[in-house]
Amino acid sequence: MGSVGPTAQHRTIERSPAVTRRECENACASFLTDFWRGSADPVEFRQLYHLASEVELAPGQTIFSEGDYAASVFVVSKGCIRLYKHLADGRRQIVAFALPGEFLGMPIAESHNCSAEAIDQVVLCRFRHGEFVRFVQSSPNTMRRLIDFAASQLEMTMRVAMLLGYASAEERLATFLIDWRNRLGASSQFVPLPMLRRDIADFLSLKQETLSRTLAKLEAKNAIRLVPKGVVLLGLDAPVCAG
Amino acid sequence: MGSVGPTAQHRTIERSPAVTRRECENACASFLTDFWRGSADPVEFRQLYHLASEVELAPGQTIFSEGDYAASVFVVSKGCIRLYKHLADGRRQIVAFALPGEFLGMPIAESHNCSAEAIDQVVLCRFRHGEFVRFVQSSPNTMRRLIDFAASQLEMTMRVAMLLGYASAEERLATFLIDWRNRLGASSQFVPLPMLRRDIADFLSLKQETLSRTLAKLEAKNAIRLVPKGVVLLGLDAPVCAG
DNA sequence: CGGAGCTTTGAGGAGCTTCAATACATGTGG
DNA sequence: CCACATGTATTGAAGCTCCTCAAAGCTCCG
Repeated sequence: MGSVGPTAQHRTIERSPAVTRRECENACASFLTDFWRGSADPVEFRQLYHLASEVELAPGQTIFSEGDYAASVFVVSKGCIRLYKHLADGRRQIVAFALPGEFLGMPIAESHNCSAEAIDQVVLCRFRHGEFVRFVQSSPNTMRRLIDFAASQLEMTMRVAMLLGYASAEERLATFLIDWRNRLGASSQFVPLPMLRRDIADFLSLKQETLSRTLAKLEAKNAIRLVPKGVVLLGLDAPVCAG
Repeated sequence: MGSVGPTAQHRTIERSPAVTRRECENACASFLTDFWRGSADPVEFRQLYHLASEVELAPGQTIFSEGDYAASVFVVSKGCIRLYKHLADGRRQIVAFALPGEFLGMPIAESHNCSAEAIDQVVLCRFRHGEFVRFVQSSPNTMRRLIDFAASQLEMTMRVAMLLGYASAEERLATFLIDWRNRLGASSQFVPLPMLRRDIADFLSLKQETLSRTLAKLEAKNAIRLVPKGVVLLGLDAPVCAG
C-alpha cells in the first residue's frame, strides 16, 4: 500500500539505455563509493549501474511499510529518510535516519522490517530485489561487504540501545547532535535538522515536550544555539557529555 | 588479557584426530544444526568439524574483552555467557546472553566489540579466526547464512532498543522472561535464571533494586513465582503485557 | 489576515533511582 | 554440625527526572 515498487503510482524516471549510465553514476555515486571503498572491481561496478533506476519523492511520502514484501532494494542518493516501527499501543519508534550512501533497511531480506518515509525532497537509487540478490550472490566481494554493512548497522543499533538504556535526556540529545553532525560531515558549526522535533523525540525515546525543554536547557548553558531548521553547536562535546 | 586464545592459560582440550570428529559432533551439534538449517552440504559440514576445538570454562571466567584482537571465533556448546560493554562512567550494559548454538559476537570482525564472561559452567566450540574466515569466504552458502545471522541479530537488538526506550520496568521484565523461556524452549513453566539479578538489571537497564521490586510485584500479581535459581511462569503473557 | 500545524512553556504526578538497612544463601573453619 | 563471614537479594523512604495534560506562541502558506 503506497509502496514504491515497480508499479508505484508516483514519479519514477525510466531512462533510455544511452543515458542510464551517466544518470546513475550521479545518483549512485556516494552509494557506490561507500560500498566499494577499497576493492573496486570495474566490471561489477558497471553491472550494478545497469541494474539501478532512479526514484524521486516529495516530503512525507511513504517509501514502504513494515511487513511489505521487499520488491526493491533502495539506496539513498539525496535527502533524508526516517525508518520507523509502530508499537502495539500506537507509539512510534524511529529506528534510524538514512542519509545519502545508505541502504534503507537490510537488503536481501524477503520483507521490510520497518517503514520508510521521505523527510525532505528525496532521490533514491532502486534495484529490483531479485536482480540485486542474484548480483550479490554472484559476487563474494559484495557479499563480504554486505556482512560488514550488517555488522556496522548492528554496532550502531547497539550504541542506540545503550544510549536509550542509560543516558539522561540531555546526554541522549547531546550524543544525537554530535553523531548527526559527524554523519553529515558538517564543516561549520551549523547542523541542519530537516526532521521534525517529534522525529527526534521518537528516535531518542523522549516526549517532544521533553525534547523542547532539553534543547532550551542546552541553549541556556550556551552549549548550542537554536536557529531555524537546525542548531549551531558551540561547546557541546566535552562539557555536556562529561557532566 | 585473560582472553581465550590459542595461547590462553586455562584448560583447553586438544584431542587426537581419532576422537576429534565425534567429540565435536556433540559439542557443535546444536550450532551446526542451527547454522545449517535447511541446506546442508555434508562436505562443508565435515570441513567445519575439523576446524573446531573445544574449550571449557568455569563460572565467572573471562572469554575475551572488548577491543581484543579476535584471534578466535566462538560458538557456545553448553552453558550461558554474558556479552557486555563498559560505559565511560563505569556502568555496564549487558548486550546479550548467549546460549548453545549461538556465536559470541559477530564472526569475521577483526576485533571483539564487546566483552564475554562465563555465567555458569561453559563449553565453547572454537575456530581460529583466519581458518574460519577462509572457510566462510569459500562457501557462498555459509556467507549467506552469516548475512542472515547478522540480520537476525540486528532485529533482536532493535527489539531491545525499542524495549529500553518505551517499556516500563514491568513490561521489560515480562518481555525478558517470556523471550528467555522461548529461547530456552522450556517445556515446563519453570524457567532457570543462571545469571545474577545484577546481570538481568544491566541487560534491561534497570537498577537491581528496581528489578527485585518488579519481580516482587509480578509475584504479588500471581504472574510468576520466585524459586531458587529461576522463576515459575504462571499467567505472564496476556494480562501483564496488555495492562 | 487567518488558519493549521509545529513548537515551546507551565504545573502536577508517576515511576525509577538513590542511599541505607535488613534478610537470605553459600561456603569455610572451628 | 554449627557459627560466622562474604556476597547476593530484598525491602524501605526520600528525591529527581521525565511524563501527562493543558495552554499559549510561533511559522508557514493560502
